[in-house]
Amino acid sequence: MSRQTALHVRLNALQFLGDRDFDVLAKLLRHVERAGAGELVVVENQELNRTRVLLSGWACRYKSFADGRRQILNLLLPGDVIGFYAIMLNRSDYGVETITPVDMAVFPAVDLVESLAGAPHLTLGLSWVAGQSERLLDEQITRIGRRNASERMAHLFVELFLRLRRSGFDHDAACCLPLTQSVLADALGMSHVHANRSFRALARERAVSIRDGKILLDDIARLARRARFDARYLEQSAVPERTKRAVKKQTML
Amino acid sequence: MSRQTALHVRLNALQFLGDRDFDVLAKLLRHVERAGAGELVVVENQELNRTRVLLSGWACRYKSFADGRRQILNLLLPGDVIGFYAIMLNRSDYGVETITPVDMAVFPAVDLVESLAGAPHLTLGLSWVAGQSERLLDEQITRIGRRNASERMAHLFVELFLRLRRSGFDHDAACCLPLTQSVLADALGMSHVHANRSFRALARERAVSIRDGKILLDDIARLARRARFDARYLEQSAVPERTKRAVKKQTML
DNA sequence: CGCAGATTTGAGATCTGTCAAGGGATGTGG
DNA sequence: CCACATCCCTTGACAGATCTCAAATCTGCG
Repeated sequence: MSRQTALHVRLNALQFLGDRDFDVLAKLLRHVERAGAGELVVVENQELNRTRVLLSGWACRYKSFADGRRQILNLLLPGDVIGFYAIMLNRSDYGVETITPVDMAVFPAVDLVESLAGAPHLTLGLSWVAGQSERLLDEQITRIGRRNASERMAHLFVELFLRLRRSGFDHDAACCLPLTQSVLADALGMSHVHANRSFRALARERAVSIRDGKILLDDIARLARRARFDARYLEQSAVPERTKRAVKKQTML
Repeated sequence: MSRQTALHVRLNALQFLGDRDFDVLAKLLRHVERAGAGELVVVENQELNRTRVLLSGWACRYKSFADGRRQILNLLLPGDVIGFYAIMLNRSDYGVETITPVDMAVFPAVDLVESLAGAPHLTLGLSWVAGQSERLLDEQITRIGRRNASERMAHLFVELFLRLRRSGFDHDAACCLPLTQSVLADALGMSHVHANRSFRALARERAVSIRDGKILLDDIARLARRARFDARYLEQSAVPERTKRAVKKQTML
């Protein structure tokens, strides 16, 4: 059961986990569920006691308003974790909806307590994944708060491209995004009309295009320039030596 | 050393930690540093290997652009943790700057490994704090993405009020915010001119005012109505029973 | 007093939202 | 095959929100 999921790719890149950690992880991810496109996975303001790991397909995490507007907080790609904090919070104040058909590993959040107790490397590995996703939220805030519409869109495209790359997708696959312009609008905090205009602007510059209902990123470099993209927030920096030593000492006790 | 810091108040509200957990916490928070207003605590893109807990005073976490614009990601209040993930990330891609003079407990991030190893309740308590702060980021995204200027401002005011309340401040103290309108503008993703106009609009409605350079929240109820504030994302829900049981079982092994 | 920083206001330019409508693709049922 | 519905993309026109530039006022402080 050492199937290379996107989460494995990310954790492997850390060069920090051992065989036993991956065994524990495999046990957690044993049970897989499948869902179609546009299905609700987590309902806003309802009890949440399961943790999921997206194995394939896309989803989004969002908050919605009484009048129907919604804001997508986060696009979820293979290798992303849903409901990591569900151990301590019994309600989710966000919803999760699939964008494409997906495969997800599902397990009771509380299983993390037992599984991680004997696996300090995996514990830190997963909390590193959680930290990475928090940095994505940071960047989502600056994207929406301090960039205009077409910069926002270009910036998001580059981020998605790089996130896919680091999860093991090759260049071409990472250039093909299964997003409608309405989803883009919800993710970027703008109206779908304006999302379309911004998209058209990028398309006129030959940076993007549409084929078969998918968005194609034709010129990543141009998009990155357009958005003044600074990739540092996505870097997979190595685990500090001092951390490795400290964990090793714990393991030996 | 059972001084009731704001972090203690928050963790106590969980009714989950025992005396030993608080002992471990006290040891972590032993060393206290002090900084004046407007000082840099964490520098963007520099090494970060310390974790801090804000004991008194205000600070903000931000990202800045080459042209001088900046986006505040998060306002940091007493009881908030800075650099929780510094164990695994050796660089911070955000800066932290004080707004008022502050007291902070400071310790090497790596100490968390050893301290938390024998304190599963504290571990979960702190990860619950981390989860709460992630929910604040979620709300910051919807605030900026889907609300207009004066709603944003009213919404932030109510959030700050409630966060102060839950950290042990009384009603009057929680109504007094040491923020300039430029800081507000950076936090809300708007220009300082527009921040002023929005503030004036709220002041005309007698919802807020200024005295001695501080912002006074004169009518919380009106602000909450104005922002259609939904407090659920700030609720301190109890720790699920199943989690308590699972942790107890671990502790006994 | 004089300076620096914060607040305030006006005017005009720019960006973005809303409303409205049309086109294209796809799928369903007759 | 056609009629019809649905969903997504696209565009125009106009209204409204927000930004930028500029300048005046105010406040605390040395």
